[in-house]
Amino acid sequence: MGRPPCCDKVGVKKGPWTPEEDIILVSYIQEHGPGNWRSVPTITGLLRCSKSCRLRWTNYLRPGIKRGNFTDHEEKMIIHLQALLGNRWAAIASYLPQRTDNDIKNYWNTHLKKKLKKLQTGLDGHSQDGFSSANNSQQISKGQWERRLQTDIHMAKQALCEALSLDKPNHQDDHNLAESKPSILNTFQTSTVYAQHHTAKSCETPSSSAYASSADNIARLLENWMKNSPKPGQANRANPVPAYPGTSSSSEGAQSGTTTPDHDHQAFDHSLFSFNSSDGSHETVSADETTIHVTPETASLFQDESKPNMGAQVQAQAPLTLLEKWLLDDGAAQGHEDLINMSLEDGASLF
DNA sequence: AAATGAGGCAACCGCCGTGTA
DNA sequence: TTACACGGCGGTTGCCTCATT
Repeated sequence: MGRPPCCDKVGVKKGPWTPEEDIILVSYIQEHGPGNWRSVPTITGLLRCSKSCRLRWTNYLRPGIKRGNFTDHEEKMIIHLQALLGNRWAAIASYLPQRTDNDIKNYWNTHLKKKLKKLQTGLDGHSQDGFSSANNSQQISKGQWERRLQTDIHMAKQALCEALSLDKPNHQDDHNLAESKPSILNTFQTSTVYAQHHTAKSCETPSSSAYASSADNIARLLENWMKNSPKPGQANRANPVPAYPGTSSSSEGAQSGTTTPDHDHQAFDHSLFSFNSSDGSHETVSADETTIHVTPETASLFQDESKPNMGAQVQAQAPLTLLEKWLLDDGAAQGHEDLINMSLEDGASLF
């Protein structure tokens, strides 16, 4: 019964990845595409758990990943989304396709938490980091918080009504949602240049840990790889990932290898926050100077909410359109800066 | 220059939902 | 139907680097 184990727990290597291991993993993915992770250690001979391979790929080796240097706008988006979604890093990351959930989580824990705490305690009274002054936002936040509370109640009611009268079939939506997960995965063209470059790079590197912590290494490494890759869509067509047996088709499983090539390409080509749903329709929410195209997939994040104790649990169960409305209303009523300021206040209130 | 502490980040752990035999 | 493995996700840990003393 059941499946065979993904990998033998005995003899599994842990700790930082070496350049050699990265080469092996990337080479495998170039050839086979991501997915079917349980077979990766077996086929490649890597002494790593399949899970570890997947993590290494999705969090580090995957092309298109932007590392470090969070822009002011990204920062604000994270704060805003965290206030809306709680610690749902994967959901937040779906709005920042160049960032991994792990990266966002780390950035939140190491930078933003402190920043917000500072702002909350009023130690950081002036906008030295791009945020408005705490005093100012406190004044604004009073009314905004009240307004948001009302919105929350309204949304909770609405969500409850919808939940109790679930006549509308959601299955189709769910199916679409699974396919519309934004992804930055785009290319798996074999590139021996990459391997050569990577090997050369690894020779310069004093230690594996230094290698692993060097974003620059990976950036250069992947830059070369990307340079030698064809159009992402083409590459993926050559490696139809969903064809792999055992590839998850769950609604959350489309992060790297289970999206369609076309969609991947679109997602990658679009600037931040611009995603198309599988049926081509999308809704647009203006936030700050950027436009967000909200997909139904995001809605599922709310509708499928089951975990308790989330910061925005009430919101999480509300239909996305309400959230969009809220965002729009706020943006229109207070201006974009205020919207961000409110998020800051909201976020700070969580601590 | 050496010791110590703090911060940052990659990777691991464990839980959960889903798929498979 | 059931048991079990996979994949995804969030929380946490531990190592490395940098700043301070």
